[in-house]
Amino acid sequence: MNDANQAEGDSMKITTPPQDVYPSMTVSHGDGENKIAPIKLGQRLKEIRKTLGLTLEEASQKTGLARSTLSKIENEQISPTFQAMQKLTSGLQIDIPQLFAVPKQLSATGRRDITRFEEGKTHPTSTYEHELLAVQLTNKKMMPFKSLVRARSFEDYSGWIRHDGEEFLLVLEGEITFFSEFYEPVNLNKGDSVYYDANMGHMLISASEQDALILWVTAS
Amino acid sequence: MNDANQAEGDSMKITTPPQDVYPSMTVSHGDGENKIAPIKLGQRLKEIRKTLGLTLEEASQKTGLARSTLSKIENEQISPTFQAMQKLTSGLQIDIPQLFAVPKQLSATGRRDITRFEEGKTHPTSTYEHELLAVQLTNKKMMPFKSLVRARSFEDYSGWIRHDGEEFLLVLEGEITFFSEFYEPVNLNKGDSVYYDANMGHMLISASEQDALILWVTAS
DNA sequence: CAACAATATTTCCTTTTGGAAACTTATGAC
DNA sequence: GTCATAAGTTTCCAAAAGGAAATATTGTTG
Repeated sequence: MNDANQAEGDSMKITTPPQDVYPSMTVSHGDGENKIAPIKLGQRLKEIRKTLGLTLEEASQKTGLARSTLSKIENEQISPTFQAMQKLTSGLQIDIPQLFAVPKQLSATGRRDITRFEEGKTHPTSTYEHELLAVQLTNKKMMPFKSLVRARSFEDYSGWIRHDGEEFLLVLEGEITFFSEFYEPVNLNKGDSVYYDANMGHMLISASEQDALILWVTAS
Repeated sequence: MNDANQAEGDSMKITTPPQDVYPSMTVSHGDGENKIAPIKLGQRLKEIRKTLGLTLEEASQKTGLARSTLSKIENEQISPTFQAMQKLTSGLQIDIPQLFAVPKQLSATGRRDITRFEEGKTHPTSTYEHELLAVQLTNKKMMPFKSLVRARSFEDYSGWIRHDGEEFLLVLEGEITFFSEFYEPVNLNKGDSVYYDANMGHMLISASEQDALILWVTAS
C-alpha cells in the first residue's frame, strides 16, 4: 500500500509550517528506542544514599525507618509500603519521581503511536463515551481523545468540570453547546473549535437530537 | 477504622477527562521544586479508576490485585507496597509520577478562544494550506491548526520536517501517507490519528486525488 | 418496593513488612 | 596478627498488607 519512494527531494520549497507553530528547531538524533526499564528500587535507593554520603544509621535517623528495614529495602528483600516510601523521600529530600525516574526519558525522540479509527481505548461514562488515542505512549505532553457526547440535558452534570492544564476541542460531528464558567454558552457546529483554560469550569452537551462527536486534546 | 473523609465526595464527582490527561509533574529529575506534602493516594487512585470507567473487579483483573485490596487502598485503609503500586501503574497504564502528582491549583485565568469553521488565520504554502486556530490566545501550551494537504509526492519536500515538541495529528478528510524517519510510511484514513515526537523527521502527503484535511496539535 | 444484579466494603485469615536486637562483615589502630 | 569499632545483614516477633469470601451497598427492573 505504500511504495515509499525514499527519493530525497532536491531543493524545493521548504515547507515550514507557520512560524508561531514551531518555536524552535532542534535537530537532535536520539536512540529512537524508548524502553521502560524495570525499576530497581532498592538498587537505586542505595545509590542515592551513597551519593549523599550517608550510612544506614544516618539514613535511619533522617527517615525514621529502622536500619534493618532500609537494608532490606536496598537488597530487595522487601517491598516497602507507600508509607515507608514517603518517609524515605521526605527524609532524604528526594522526590518521588526522582526515585522512579527512568534513567533516560530525556532523549525520547522517535516515539510514535498510531491510532486507527475507532480503535482507541474506550471508556464509557454516563454522559460521554471517551476514546483515548495514542494510549501506547506514556508521559506525553498532550492527551488526545475523542468523545461521543450523548444527547442529554444539562441536568446530567453535577457541576463544572475542572482540571489542570489547557484544553482544545474540535467538533467532528454534530453540534454541541459549550458552557464555561466565565462566558455565555455558545453553540459549536462541526468544524468549530475552542481553546480554553481547563481550570475554568466547563461542560458541554449535545445540542441536537443526535450524539455529537468531538476531539479533545489536553495539555498540562 | 473509618475517619473516612467522604464528605466532599458527592457533588464533586464529575465526568473528568481520562487521567493520563494530567501529567502536571516535573518528569525529569532535577531540583526538589516539588512539594509532595499531601498526597491522597487512595483518593487519587479512585479518581483515576473512575475516569477510566473501571469497576473494582475490572481493575482487579488488569492489575492482578484483589478487589478487596484495591478497595482498601482507595479508602486509605492500607498503604500499598511498592510491588502493589507497580501492578497498579502497569495494569492501569498510568505512570508513577502521575500518581503522585499534586493536583496543584493555580490561578484559573479563564481564557477562552473560539474559532469558527474556516475562520482561522490562514497561512498558505506550496504544500499546505494552514489554518491556525485559537490565534487570539498567546502563550498557549498547545498550538492547534488545520491543514489542507496539497503535497502529492515526496519530492514536494526538501527534507524532513523536524522541530521541538510533540505532535498529534488527526485526519479529518481524505487520506494521507505519513512518513517518518524511523518508521515505515503509513497510510492514514479519515479518523486515524498519530502521535509522535516532532524531533523525529516527518512529513506527509495526500494519498488520494483530493487534498486531505488534517488537524494538527503541537506542544513543546 | 421486592427481587435481583452489579459494585463496593468488611471480615477473617495468611503472607509480608517493619523494627529491636543479635549477628556478621568490613575497616583501622596498635 | 588481635582488638576495637563502625557499617551492614539477618533473626525473630509484633504489626500491617494482601487475598477469598461474606456482607453491605447501590442500581435496575418488573
